[in-house]
Amino acid sequence: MDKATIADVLEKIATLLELKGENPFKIRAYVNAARSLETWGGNIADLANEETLEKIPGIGKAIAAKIKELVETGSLKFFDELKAEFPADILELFSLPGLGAKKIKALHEKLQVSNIAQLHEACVAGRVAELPGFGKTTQEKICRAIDERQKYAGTFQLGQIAGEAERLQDDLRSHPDALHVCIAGSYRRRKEIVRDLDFIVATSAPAEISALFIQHPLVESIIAQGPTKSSVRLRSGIQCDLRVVTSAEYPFALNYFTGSKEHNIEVRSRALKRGWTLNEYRLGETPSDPKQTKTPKKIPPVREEADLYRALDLDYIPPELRENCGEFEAAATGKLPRLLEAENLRGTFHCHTTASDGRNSLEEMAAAAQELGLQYLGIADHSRSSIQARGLDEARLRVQLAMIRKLNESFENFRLFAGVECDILRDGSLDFPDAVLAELDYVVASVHSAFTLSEAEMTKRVIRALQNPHVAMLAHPTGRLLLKRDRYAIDIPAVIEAAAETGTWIEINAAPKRLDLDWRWWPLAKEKGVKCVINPDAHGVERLQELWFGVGVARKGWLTRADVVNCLPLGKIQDALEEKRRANGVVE
DNA sequence: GCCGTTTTCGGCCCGACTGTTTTCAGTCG
Repeated sequence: MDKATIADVLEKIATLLELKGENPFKIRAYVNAARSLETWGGNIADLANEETLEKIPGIGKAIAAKIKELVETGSLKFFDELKAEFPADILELFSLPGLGAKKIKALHEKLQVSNIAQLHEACVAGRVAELPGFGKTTQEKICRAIDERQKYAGTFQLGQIAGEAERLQDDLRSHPDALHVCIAGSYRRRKEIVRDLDFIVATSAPAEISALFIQHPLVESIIAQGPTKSSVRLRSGIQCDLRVVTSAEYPFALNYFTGSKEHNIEVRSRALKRGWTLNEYRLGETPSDPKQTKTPKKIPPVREEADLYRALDLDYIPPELRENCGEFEAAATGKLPRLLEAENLRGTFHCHTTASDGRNSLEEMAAAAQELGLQYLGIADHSRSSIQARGLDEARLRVQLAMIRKLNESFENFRLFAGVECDILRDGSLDFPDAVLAELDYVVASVHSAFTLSEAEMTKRVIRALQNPHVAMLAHPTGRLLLKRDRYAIDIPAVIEAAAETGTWIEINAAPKRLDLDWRWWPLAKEKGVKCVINPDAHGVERLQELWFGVGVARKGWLTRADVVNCLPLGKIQDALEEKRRANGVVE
């Protein structure tokens, strides 16, 4: 039983208690406990220890006992009894926008609706509109939501919507009345999955900005429209909200809507401790409380976000770190890292060409990398076992190697490195013999087959590959495809440990569908001394730009320039590439 | 149900929009 499963049970308990009409603060306690558990970095084995559990913020005696029961017995009596009070699939109704616990309760009690199919029937028959508190409009809205549910699954990879987001932002910025424009929310925090986009605009002409927004050519439909807030759906299907504020309100709105929710709660609570109240518009004095003995601190002027953090005795916290995963402690003690910037990258290593399944030639990839300002580019086409990707055999690999050596003679201040993305076979051996790997500048190892091994087998398989002195880096360590395919079972802390011991780099695969290794693991990897390499896994020249998404992941993982090897300049990267082989005595 | 540099009791973030009513409840972020 893992953290995510337990957190999911706690969430479901909260939802079911809501349906029962329980005390809202009790409900929130379960939600908070679930959130807290998700971000907690401790040992899974400790989940059966009540004392350790109670040290996790938001988890007290009652919930700790429930988690313990769940871990030890695999089930929870309280949860089972609660579930038995409602139809099995009632929770799916919560996925429809506009429906919350109160409405679902009414639908269930008055119309015996207990799933989406029955709700659809009731709407078509016109019975929903007759309920008190409901009406024709609500009924139509529910019908529409059910229809759109298939089309808009509701979640998007960051890379799927970045183009639309940036275009809309550019167009808002070019309006003469827009003083400041920013996309806040999970987009600004560079979460790998986003549900919506939140635009914040400072302006003295709110009506003009709102009009530009809802009439924008990217807008497919208008969801809501008011003087300060509008919501639309863009062509991609993503919901997009606009908030218009004054210049004075802007830093507060930007901060509030950037989140995360957990981060905001802590920001607000720090304001409260200083006798202030913080909302999305201003920092103000708490209305005088007769019991209040101390006079609150004077409120300093806040003109930008950094001023707000300074007022709360914190260093400026970059948006990517705002997940309430330790950023407050670090910001209060001057220990926030100076995060990696996109401009720090000097090259990258995992790219494909037409030799395997890429769409551009060696020359074209090299030219595109130089245009991006990179000093070097590593070519790593697939190895022979990746039949589906036209993987290279030894002969074709040697032809490519010769071409790269020749091309390098034509470059000034730029270099191609000759590598291979070598399959890690089922037993952990590599797809080429060491003698072949030794001819290359470097080797990227990755899993492309037998995804269904047990966690123990998969972990052993990958660790064996890391122990090969020619393997410089491990690519996409979990094999996940976001919103499409789950990661395979693998013990990531064990892999990190092995990477540290063998001096193997771990990749952040920057392709938006992967973003693997996930940002949540990087603080651990960094602590163990594992170096990161950010690779686009580009199968075409335009995909080199996706390095930008990888930088976002690295920043979310608290990584600095020193943690990411491809920040090294051309003069130093070759040494770094050879280090592992040297340490193992396979090169001079 | 959780929590405490005011507190072991009495708080718990709070504002905008929609739809249904006629002053507000429900939902959302």
